[in-house]
Amino acid sequence: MTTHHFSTKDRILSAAEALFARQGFAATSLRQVTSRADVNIAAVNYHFGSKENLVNEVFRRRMDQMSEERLAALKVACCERPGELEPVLAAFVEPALAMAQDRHGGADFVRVIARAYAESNDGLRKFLSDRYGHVLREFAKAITGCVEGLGKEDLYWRLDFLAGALVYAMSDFGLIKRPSGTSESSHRQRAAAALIRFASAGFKATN
Amino acid sequence: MTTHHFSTKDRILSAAEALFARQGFAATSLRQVTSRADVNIAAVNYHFGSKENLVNEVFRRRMDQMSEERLAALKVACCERPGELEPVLAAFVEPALAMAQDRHGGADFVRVIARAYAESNDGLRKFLSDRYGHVLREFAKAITGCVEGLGKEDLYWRLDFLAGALVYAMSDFGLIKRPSGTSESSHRQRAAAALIRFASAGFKATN
DNA sequence: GTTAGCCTCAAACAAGCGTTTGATTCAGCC
DNA sequence: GGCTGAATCAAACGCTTGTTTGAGGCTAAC
Repeated sequence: MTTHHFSTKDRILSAAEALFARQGFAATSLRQVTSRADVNIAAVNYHFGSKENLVNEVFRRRMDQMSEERLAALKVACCERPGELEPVLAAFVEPALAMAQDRHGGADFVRVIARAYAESNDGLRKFLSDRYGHVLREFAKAITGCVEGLGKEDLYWRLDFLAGALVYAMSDFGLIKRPSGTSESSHRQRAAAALIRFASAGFKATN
Repeated sequence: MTTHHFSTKDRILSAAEALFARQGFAATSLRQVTSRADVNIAAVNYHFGSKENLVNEVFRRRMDQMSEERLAALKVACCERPGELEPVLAAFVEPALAMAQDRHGGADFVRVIARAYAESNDGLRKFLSDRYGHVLREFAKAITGCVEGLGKEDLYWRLDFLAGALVYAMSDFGLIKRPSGTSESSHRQRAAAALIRFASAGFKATN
């Protein structure tokens, strides 16, 4: 008889996600993970084979869903408000926001994404680019349709700026400290709105 | 008789910088550092006291200079073209660009900065905030003077966006791959110009 | 009741970690 | 020459790391 609601695998994934978010991959030991998950140390290698594979599974569990949400939101934006830039940017930013507000560890996952970019975990970056690159290409196409005279090189630079700003803002890596009065949810809501305004103006800047 | 041109301390710092840039702090062992620096393992604790202190010193060696350059450039910008935003942003962005182009490991250091954001070592963040927070405060003041009606909260959000985008772009973390035809120097030059335009428009966006 | 297969467990493994030790080298100074 | 203090060294310290082992519990099928 166990009092846990989730399977051993899921508890390991969630514990790993939270610790990776807080400390990074290399700095997080499997013993920390299994202790937090209330699971025997050997369970990780039994269920996932290795630590590296655990890292990959932590990604798969959420990233597929977020990419689908982004593409779906993009489709809606293009249909309902064609030619407008802000809905497109919102389609990119808001699924990350929604994930960050998910009560089941989504906030941690957003930070894990930031770490994945920062750690050139060689295989991991290639994995992300291979598996989710097409999403960015879709958004690039949509943005091109919203901004007249935006060259390809500027477009890609600005997408990089957007991605960088999004990752750092959503991860609380920057200067901004959430005031103790406001909830984490509305804090992120504001960040997303501010970023969409900021990036929208940025994408429309002329050269 | 030694064939080295630099002191033990400097060789340790440079080796650590390169390895931290490539692998992150936690994933880099002191044995890797001392092996690359061609130095005995005990030298790190002799000269720096601990690994954590070595990390701090890697920062101090370059960050002091970059901060001074930023403040000097800001002063010039405010004197020569008062009220204009782009020179202020250039004063923030271009010293980072110059550092990234420095031939003696500056490019590595820019990536180390990105890792410092990502790994979020608490001791390191406090060190950075204590030592270099006043620089950001100076820029915040200058930007406020250039953009009418920009509230404090939006100002700080946008500074975060700028910092995130800068770090991201300078570290080659994003989509943009340098075309084989162009030099790394002119590649970064373009990134800086594009970022200044992007951020300038973003800071001026109304709410 | 027995068997089979999945799962969990305490314990141990070799390897690597950051740090410390004590001896040794070497330059500069009285 | 003798002394001093900084710098370097090989070796070892105690500890944590990811991973493996083999015994045993449990459920379900026969």
